[in-house]
Amino acid sequence: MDKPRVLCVVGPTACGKTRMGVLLARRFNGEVVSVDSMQIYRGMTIGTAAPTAREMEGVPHHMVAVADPAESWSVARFAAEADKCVRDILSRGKLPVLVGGTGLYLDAVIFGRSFAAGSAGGAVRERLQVRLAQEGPEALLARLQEVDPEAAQKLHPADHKRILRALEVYEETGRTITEHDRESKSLPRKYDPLYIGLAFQDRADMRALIDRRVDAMVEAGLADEVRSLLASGVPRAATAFQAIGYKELLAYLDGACTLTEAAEEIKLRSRQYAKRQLTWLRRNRDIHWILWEKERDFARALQIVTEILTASGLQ
RNA sequence: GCCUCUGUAGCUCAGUUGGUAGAGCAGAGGACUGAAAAUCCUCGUGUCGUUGGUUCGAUUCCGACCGGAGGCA
Repeated sequence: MDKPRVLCVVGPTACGKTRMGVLLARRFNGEVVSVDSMQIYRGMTIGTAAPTAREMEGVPHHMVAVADPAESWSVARFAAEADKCVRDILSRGKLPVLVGGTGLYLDAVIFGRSFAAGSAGGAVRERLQVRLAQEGPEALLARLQEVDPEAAQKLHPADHKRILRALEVYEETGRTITEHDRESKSLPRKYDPLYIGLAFQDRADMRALIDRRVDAMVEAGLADEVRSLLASGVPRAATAFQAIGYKELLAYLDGACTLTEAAEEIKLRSRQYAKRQLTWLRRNRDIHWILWEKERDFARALQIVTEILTASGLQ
C-alpha cells in the first residue's frame, strides 16, 4: 500500500524491453534501472544489446556497464547496488523503471530478498568442489540429506551447482538454505511493482527477430568486442564470458568453428534462453502482457501501457 | 551404362540372427535465492524410400523401381 511504486518491463530477449523502458521513462518522468546479469559488465555493448547513449534518448540509465568484466558479480551484489539506484531515483521524486530479463535479479530487488553468505571462489566452495570431484554427487547429496532433508529432497543428483550451494550455506552460516529461503521469502515486498510484459504472440516471429539481431551483432563487430575483452585481460573463466554471444565467439576465435557456425550457435542459445525466460515469467500472474503480432508496434504498446497505468492510478 | 555403398523421428544416426524400433541434437513443458545469458529435470508411433515376392508374419531376406554418395568406363 504505502510501498513505493515502480514500473517493471519484463519479457524474453529481443522483445523490445529496452525501447519500451525509454519510452515509459520519458512519458512518466522516470529513470531506467537495467536488471540484467550481463549488461552490468563494461565493454559488452554489442553482444548484450545494452542500450547505447543514442538509444537512451537522454533518459538516465543505471546498472549498465558498471562492472569490471574480469570481476564476477552475483545476485546479491547486483540487488544491493540496484536497490541503491531505485532509492536514489525515488528520493528525487522520479519513477524507477526496472527493465530487464534476469528474473531472479528482478525478484531480488522488488522483494528485497536477502542472500546467505558464501560465494564463488570462497574457501568452503572450493573444498566442496574437491569433495564433489572425489566422492561424487550422491555422497554430497547424502550429506545434505542429514543436515537439510527438505533441500535434499528437492535436488536432483545431477544438479551439482545447487547441491554445492546448499551445503555451502550450511557450512558458512550454520543454518540451512531452506531455513534461510523461507525467512527471506516471508519478508514483505519492498516495492509495489507494476509489471509490463513484452512477448511475441507467435514464437516463430520471435525467432526470426532473434536471428536478425544476432546477424546484426556479428556485423556490428561482436568478434572485435570479444577480442578486446581478451586483450584487456578478462579471464576466460569470468562470468562475463558465460554470456550468450561471447562464449560462442571464443570458440570461433580459437578456430574451433567458423564465424557462421558460431552465429548459428548464438541464435540457438538465444532462443533457448528466451524460452527459459518465458518459463520464469509465466508464474508471475501480475504481469500485464502485450503480445506483438509479427512486428513490434511501440506506439500502440505505449498507448496500452499508458491506459493501464492511468487506471492503476500512477498518473 | 556397369559396380559398390546408402535411403529408419524435424536433423545426424543406431537397431531388429524376420514377431511393426531407439539414442543424441532440435523442439515442447517445468524447476530456479550469492555463476541465473548460469544450472538442472521431464517428454520419442515414425507410411523404417516405393512396389512386388518369399513367409503364419517383412522395416529386417530376395527382385525391380525411385532418390543420394562414391568408383569404373
